[in-house]
Amino acid sequence: MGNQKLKWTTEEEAALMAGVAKHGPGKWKNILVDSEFAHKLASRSNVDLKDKWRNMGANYEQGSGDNAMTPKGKATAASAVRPRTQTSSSAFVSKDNVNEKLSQGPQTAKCVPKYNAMILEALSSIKDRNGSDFGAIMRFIEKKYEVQQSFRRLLSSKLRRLVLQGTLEKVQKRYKIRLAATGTKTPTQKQKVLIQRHYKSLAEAVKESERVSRMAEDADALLMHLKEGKTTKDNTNSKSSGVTVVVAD
DNA sequence: TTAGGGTTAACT
DNA sequence: AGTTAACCCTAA
Repeated sequence: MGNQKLKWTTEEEAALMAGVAKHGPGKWKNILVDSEFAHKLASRSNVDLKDKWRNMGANYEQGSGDNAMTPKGKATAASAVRPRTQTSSSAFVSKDNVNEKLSQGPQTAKCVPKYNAMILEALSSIKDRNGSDFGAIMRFIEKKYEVQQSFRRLLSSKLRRLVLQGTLEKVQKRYKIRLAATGTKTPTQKQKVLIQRHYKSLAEAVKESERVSRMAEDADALLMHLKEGKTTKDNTNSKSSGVTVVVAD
């Protein structure tokens, strides 16, 4: 009777990510005690943090559309992601080596970080004064790891959610996440609003529950178009539900 | 305290 | 029905 599922808020997610960025993964108790996060994670236990972090790292599963039969049941992120020849272009220098911990030393298939860790790694590595953006983060990860198409989709999907919710920006104010590249034209801030608006209109237009998953597809396609005139061929199916968006304000 | 396996509530 | 996400259990 008293066991209700307490869903994580974006503030909590942001606090957790920030905590991991600062103390490193596995230091749940430290994060919980850190006065910087204590308040926001007041209703969570160290075990909760561990579980949440694990969930946010979502292993790649489902083998739809892929040629090789996917050993369902025990496929891990390592199945879809493989470390690239370490060219460690880390221009990133931190006092502690928390960043190192995120990308676990010797790159054995087993040590490939999950997407949440990859994103944090990208955030701390990209030292663009203009801030990092969706594409930059994706590029960073794809450059460092050999990402399979299937995982790429999951990754972009998860990243997009974090960006749209503004979670990443809450992690650290120094992380200025933008949805599009520094195009001389494309108004980045407006795009964000636009896409959020896009989500909203779709949510209201259709009132079923399966269209939610479709919204991601649409927003994805939309994002690609706004990002650059030409789409980065991501093939696959993007069943556009015929939504027209005008870039204006 | 943490990591990892296991369970169950809640989605789609 | 299949998949997530929040929670629980326990060895080390």
